[in-house]
Amino acid sequence: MTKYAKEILDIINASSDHLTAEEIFLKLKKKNSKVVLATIYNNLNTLVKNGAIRQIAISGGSDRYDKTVRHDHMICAKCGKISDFTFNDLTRKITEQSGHKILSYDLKISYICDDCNNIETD
Amino acid sequence: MTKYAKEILDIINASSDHLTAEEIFLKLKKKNSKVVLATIYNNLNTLVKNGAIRQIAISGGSDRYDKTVRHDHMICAKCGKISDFTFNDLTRKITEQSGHKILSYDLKISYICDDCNNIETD
DNA sequence: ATTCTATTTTAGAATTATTCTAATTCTAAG
DNA sequence: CTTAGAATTAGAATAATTCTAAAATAGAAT
Repeated sequence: MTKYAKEILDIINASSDHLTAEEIFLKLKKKNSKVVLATIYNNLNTLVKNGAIRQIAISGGSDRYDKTVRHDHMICAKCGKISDFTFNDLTRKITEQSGHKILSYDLKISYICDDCNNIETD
Repeated sequence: MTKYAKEILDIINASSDHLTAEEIFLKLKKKNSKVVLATIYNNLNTLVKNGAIRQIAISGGSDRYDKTVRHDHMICAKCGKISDFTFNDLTRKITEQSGHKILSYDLKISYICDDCNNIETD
């Protein structure tokens, strides 16, 4: 694992957010002022390929990068905020029902977060 | 519902694929040669907002648009092919466990499809 | 039928996210 | 130290989507 790959992995594992490549870039830049966005993308792609991190696609926005420890996501349909939520692990049942070995799965739940619900009541 | 919104909805409902905006544009162009890609995007966004269709974000590719009839997706990690797969409806359990009213959810399963598994055995 | 207003569509520029290419730098082995 | 392969850089290129303003359209009101 290269220097930057390690640093990027550490940033993702240390964060409780769901970081974009740009956000990771800015964090890394504080330590290594010379690093460049393409390096972030290169390393993120490698890390995803190796299964060291998770990539979450979001309609109308940048991809997010996340830890691999099993959990799911709730995304507010109004403000876009992403929160973690750990639902039952479905791996075994999906494998049984689909008849395929599954590599991973991604469960995204769309809802209206409390903040947005309150604003609405104005 | 406007003329184009209706036609786009019909295309999506008639298709068993997971169409991109571009693909819908090309299909619609055969009938209405004057239509423009921005119109497709405008209408797709409205249809998604109204809950008439589903939008599926894919890392490293265009969004796909799909019928709303409940089903999940299996995506081959090698070739990117998307197939439908209907797993149990999780809505009730997620609602109970999360304590939130949920609008919808999106379950994407990553696996290696049979075609890609066979190629690999060469 | 004509006018008016709001909505939809169009055209194409602009923006954003991401990848690509080629040059440069780094690293570790010989 | 030299060299080969890998990683990083710089910035151009590409792809997807949105934005803006103008034009066309539809339907209501006259």
